[in-house]
Amino acid sequence: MRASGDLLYLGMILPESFYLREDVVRIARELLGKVLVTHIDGIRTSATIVETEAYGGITDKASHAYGGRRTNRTEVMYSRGGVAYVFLCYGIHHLFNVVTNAADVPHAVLIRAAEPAEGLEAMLQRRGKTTLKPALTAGPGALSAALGIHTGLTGVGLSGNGLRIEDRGIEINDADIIAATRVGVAYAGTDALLPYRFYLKGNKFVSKSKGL
DNA sequence: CAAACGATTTTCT
DNA sequence: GAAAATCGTTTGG
Repeated sequence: MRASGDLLYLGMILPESFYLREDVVRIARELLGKVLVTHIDGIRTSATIVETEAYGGITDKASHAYGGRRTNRTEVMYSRGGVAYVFLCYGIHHLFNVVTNAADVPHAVLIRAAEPAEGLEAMLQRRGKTTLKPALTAGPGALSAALGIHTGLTGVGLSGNGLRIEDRGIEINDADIIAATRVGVAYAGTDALLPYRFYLKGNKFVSKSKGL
């Protein structure tokens, strides 16, 4: 790799073209094995993505942008792909999404779980834990808390110093990818049945959900 | 302006 | 297994 200024890149930052593609389901699947890196409060933490969910915009009843809904909260989903959409759920949890596709197409991928890579100490501290267990980053709320992600990062680009997603050459075999239904979207009717959730088979950091 | 409700996690029984 | 925690967003009056 190479050093640029004082910043050492351990992996290639995903190019904007990765996010601008039309197939949000494919993007969700391809985000498995990529590394989410944050640099917050001077602390660098990172984790390898092991579970994602695709949200198909205006035609997807499970999406916040279903029917073309445009509100203050969902506005960022209409941005050009490659930025973060972080929203507060149940008043407690910050859920991190990747906005994809061209401007005005509100596609997004929810990052549901990841395996800790760097900055384990900081992640444990942020989560009030002392030992590394899957619960540290298994689940969208837990993952965000561990990496220091919060709603203030909404709209922030995914190729910057503070927040980015890297490709570190981790290869994922199709045979190791499980497709399933999304979690917590029963209200979406038939759209809740779509196989829009992807996770790595046998990985201990995949969230333990009832959905499947 | 009031009220209901989550793309969840943790804790208690 | 059930229920609480907790608050911004959205919707209805």
